[in-house]
Amino acid sequence: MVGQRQTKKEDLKARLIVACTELIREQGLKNLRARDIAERAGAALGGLYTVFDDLDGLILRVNSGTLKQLENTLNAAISPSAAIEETFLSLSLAYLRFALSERNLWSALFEHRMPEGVSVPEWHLAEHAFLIGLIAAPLARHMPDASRQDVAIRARTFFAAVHGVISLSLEGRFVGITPEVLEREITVLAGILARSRS
Amino acid sequence: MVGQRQTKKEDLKARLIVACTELIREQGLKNLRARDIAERAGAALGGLYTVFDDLDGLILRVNSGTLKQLENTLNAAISPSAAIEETFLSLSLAYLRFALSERNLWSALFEHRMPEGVSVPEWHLAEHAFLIGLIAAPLARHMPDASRQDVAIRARTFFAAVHGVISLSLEGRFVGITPEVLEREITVLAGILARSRS
DNA sequence: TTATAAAATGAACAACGTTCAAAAATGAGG
DNA sequence: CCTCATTTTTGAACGTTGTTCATTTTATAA
Repeated sequence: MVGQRQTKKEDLKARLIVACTELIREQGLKNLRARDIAERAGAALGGLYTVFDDLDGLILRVNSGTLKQLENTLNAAISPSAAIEETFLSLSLAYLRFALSERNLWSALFEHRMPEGVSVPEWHLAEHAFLIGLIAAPLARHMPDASRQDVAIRARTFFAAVHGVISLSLEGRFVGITPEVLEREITVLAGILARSRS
Repeated sequence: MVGQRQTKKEDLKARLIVACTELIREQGLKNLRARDIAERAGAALGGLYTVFDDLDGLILRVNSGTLKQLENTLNAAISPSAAIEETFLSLSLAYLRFALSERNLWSALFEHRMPEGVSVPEWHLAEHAFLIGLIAAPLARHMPDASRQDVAIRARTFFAAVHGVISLSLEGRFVGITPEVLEREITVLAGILARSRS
């Protein structure tokens, strides 16, 4: 008998992740409170700390879920045989639309900071790898003489470039631009990167 | 007689800005405490709130100073008559080096978030404009048929792209790359953007 | 059923940003 | 130079955080 103990604990964990995800989605990472999470999960405040080390641990799990969602969205947006221009464009626009439709969850991916000294755990860093992989696949055909690692680095650079444009826009720094113009700029940038030869 | 009153108040304000700047530089925005700022400025805790509405107001002033520093650095890095490739490369590398040498102050520029609802004041948004201007000047020569506004938007896109690469790297998301590789990637990206035609 | 171990609870704690009644400093009138 | 109304400075106190822990409740095995 595996027992009711573990079952309840896993259930609590799941409820906390759901509650935390919903609260971040609705109110953003900055307005997240441990007490709100516990209340929405139907648990006592202390219960959170029987399942996670601290709030950061819970947030990391929420971000894991968001990354998985993003992975599914991006995978659905491309076809493996497409030309690099089409793939970059599809990926960029799908990324933009994901960011727009899940703004707070997407923001949490990049706004969240670990406390002083402690760094993001390895298992969570690894969850970002698929982003690189999606770009590296078509890019490798464009860089036949480059090592696998160099392609990965360049893929990271291209992702970061597109991400930077979206991120700076949605953060509301500088003067804002309309979604239509943002989509146009992303389209232009994706084209420039796809056609680039260094 | 303008009085000792206003003088002391301005002095307090200046000391608070200096103290806050130093603390952010040394410990980062996340570890900033109102009590630490007041102590280092040689003031009482409450004094901070006689000069600024809240911590955010003070942080905005610190970020203003950082932006001015950045502006001076970037202006010194370029010559107005240079070709676009050279200008983009100089700007990008100067930006990278500024970010590396004043990491915490630079991070504070983009990590800082206003509280729920309130948005960054207009006067502070305007302080970012020089970044666009620096890029727009050489870019305009490359986009002779584009309107002034379209050039500004494209300049913003290019800045955001380079910023994204630097930002994602220094944040320590994904697996880290060495400063040398980062410099190489920035160089490549600056070249791609300078030679681009949409 | 009972005894032992585990888990859930929420009051309590420390640390934070912010406020405000009280104290100190300032400047004009005598 | 003294006086006292006004302004500024002060830091104790407040409300709200994340986190802990003694206590209570629950689950399991004998």
